[in-house]
Amino acid sequence: MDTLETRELRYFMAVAEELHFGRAAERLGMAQPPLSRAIQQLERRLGVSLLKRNRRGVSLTGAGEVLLHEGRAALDATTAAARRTRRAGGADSPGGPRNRLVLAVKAAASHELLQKLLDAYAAEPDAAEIEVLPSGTCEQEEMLRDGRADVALMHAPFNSLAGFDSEELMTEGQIAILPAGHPLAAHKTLSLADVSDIPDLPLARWSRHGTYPPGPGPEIHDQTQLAQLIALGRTVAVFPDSARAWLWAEHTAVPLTDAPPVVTHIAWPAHSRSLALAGLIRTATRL
Amino acid sequence: MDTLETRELRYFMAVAEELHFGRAAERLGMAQPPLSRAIQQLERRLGVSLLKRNRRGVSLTGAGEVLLHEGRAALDATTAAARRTRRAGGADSPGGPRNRLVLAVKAAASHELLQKLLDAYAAEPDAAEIEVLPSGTCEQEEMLRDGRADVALMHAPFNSLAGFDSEELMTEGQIAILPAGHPLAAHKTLSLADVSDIPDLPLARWSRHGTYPPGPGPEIHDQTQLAQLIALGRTVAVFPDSARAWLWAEHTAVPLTDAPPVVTHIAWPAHSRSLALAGLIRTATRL
DNA sequence: CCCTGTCATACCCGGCAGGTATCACAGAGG
DNA sequence: CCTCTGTGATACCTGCCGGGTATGACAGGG
Repeated sequence: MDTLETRELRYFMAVAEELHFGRAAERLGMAQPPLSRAIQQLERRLGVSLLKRNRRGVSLTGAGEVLLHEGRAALDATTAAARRTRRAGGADSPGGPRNRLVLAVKAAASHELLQKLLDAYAAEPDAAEIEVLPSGTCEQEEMLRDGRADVALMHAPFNSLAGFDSEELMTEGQIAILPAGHPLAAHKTLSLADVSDIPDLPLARWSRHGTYPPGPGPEIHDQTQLAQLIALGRTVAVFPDSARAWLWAEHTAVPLTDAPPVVTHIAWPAHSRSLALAGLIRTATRL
Repeated sequence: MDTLETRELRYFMAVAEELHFGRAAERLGMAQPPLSRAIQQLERRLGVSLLKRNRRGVSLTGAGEVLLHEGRAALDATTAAARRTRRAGGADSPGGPRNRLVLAVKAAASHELLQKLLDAYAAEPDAAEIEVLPSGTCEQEEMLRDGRADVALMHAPFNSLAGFDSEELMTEGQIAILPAGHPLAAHKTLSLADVSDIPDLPLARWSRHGTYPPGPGPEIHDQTQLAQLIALGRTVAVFPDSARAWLWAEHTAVPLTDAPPVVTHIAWPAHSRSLALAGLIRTATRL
C-alpha cells in the first residue's frame, strides 16, 4: 500500500523532467497511454495529485516537486545497491574477499596527492585493488550517490560534502593562470576582482552535463582545451595551487590573495561499512 | 536490466534478515516457493550469488552482505520519498504551500531547548506548522532516513550524524542521577568509574527495538520507569545536565567529571531543499 | 530406515502491465 | 464557424509474470 515500486518512480521522474507524457514515454521506450495510466495509479495510491494537466503541457504540484527530489535520491540509492552488489560478486569466500574499490577523481586534479595515496595504500598488507575512475566537473558526488564509485577525492568548496562522510587531506591556495605575455602576469599577486573582469580575457565556462552557464567566455569541457586557450591569450583560469604541475611554458601562475582556499577531502557514502574502504581512509589520513 | 524493483529488495531483505525462506515468506505474507523463485531471478539478473543454500538454513555471501546494507538504505530512501510526498499533499497552490515539518525528538530530552526553539520559530513571519514526533532511544536517525521525520534534534555522541547535515545547538556536561539517600550522593563530583560499578546500583538497560543489552541492571523503556527505579534506590543513571529539569525530590544529581560532553544538534537529510526547513534551522542556530 | 525440516521444481491461474485505436478538448488559423 | 494539430485520457485486448498449491530432493536426527 505504501510501497512505491521503482518502476513507478522511474516513470514519474521521466514525466516530471520532460513535463510531457509523449516525450517521457518515448524516453522510457514505451507507449504513452500506459504511462498516463501508471502515473494516475501512482497518484491514487499516494492519495496526492502530483501533476497539473493543463491541456497544453504539464506542470508539477508541490507534492510533485517533493517526489522529484526524494525520488531522485531513492532511485540513486537503488541503482547504487545494484551496482555495488554486482561489483561485490564472486567475493564469496570470506577468506579472501578480493575487494575492489572504485575511487572517483576529478580528471587531472590532485595528481600528486593521488599518486602518494595509491602508492601508500598499495604498500598496506591487505590492500584491495583500487580502480581510479576519472570524473567530469563536480561529478564525483553523483558517482558516489549512484554507486558508480565507492569513494572519491573531492574539493571543497566546489564539491558539496553534504550527505557523505569525509576526512580532510590537504588545503591549498588558488592561483590565476594567465597567458605569459599578458600585462597582469607581471604582478606578484592578484585578487579575484582583478581576474574576473578582464575585458580581453573572459573566464571560460565549463561543461556540466553537456550544458554551459551563460557568459561571454569560451565553452570548454577539458583541461587541455583550457590550457590551449590560455596559451593563445584568449582566456584566464583560476585553479588550486597544485595545477602548477601541468602548466605550459606559455602560462604564468599568479597567486590569488582573496580566493577561498581549496580543501581536498576523501569522501564516501555515510553508511559504508567496508573493511577495504576503512583501510584506504586510514592510509589517506596518515599521509 | 539493472533495475532492482523494490519488491525484489523487500523480498531479499526479508530472507537476508531471517536467513530462512519459510519464515521470510510468512513475514512477507506469501508462500515460500514464489519467494525462492524471486530470489533466484534476482540472483540471475544481478549475475551474482547472494545466498549460500546449506540445505540446513541459509547464509549470506559477500555480495549478499553488500546488498543487505545498500538495500536497506535504498528501501529507506524509497519509503521516505513516499511518506514525504504524501505529507506534501494538498500543498498545490504555490501561494500558500502550507508546509508542515515533522521534528523528531528523543522523548523528554532537551525540553527547555525545544520549547525555546518552537516559540522562536512560531514567531517567524512565514512559520510552517511543526509536528513534534517523540522518538525512542536513538530512533531519530531511522526516522529521518525513512521519512517519518523531516528534521531531528540529536545528541552526539549517542546519535550518529553520519549522512545528515547538522548544526550544533548546545553543549552540556553529564550528571549522575542517584537515589537521594545513597552514600555517593553526598559527593561534590563523581567519575564514570565511580558510577559504573556500584554493586547495589547496576546501570539500567534501555530497550532498543524491543531488545535489551545484556547485563545485571533492570530493563526499562521509559524515563518514568527509570525515575521511579532510581527513587526506589534500585539503579543509577547518567544523563545530560538538562535532565535536572525532571528530577524528583528523591533524586540527587552529581556532576560527572570525565563523562564526554553531550552536544545537541539539529539534523536533517542532506538533500533537503525545503524553505520551511531552512527557516527552522536559521531560527535554531540563532538561539 | 523413516521422519522432519528445508529449499527447489512443476504446473496452473488471474491480474496487470503494456500495446493499439480512439476520444475529448484547447488553440491556432482561416 | 469550422478544421487541423497537439495533447492527455479512455477503451479494450493480450501475454507475461507474480503468486498459489502440490510435490520432489536431500540432509540430519532418532
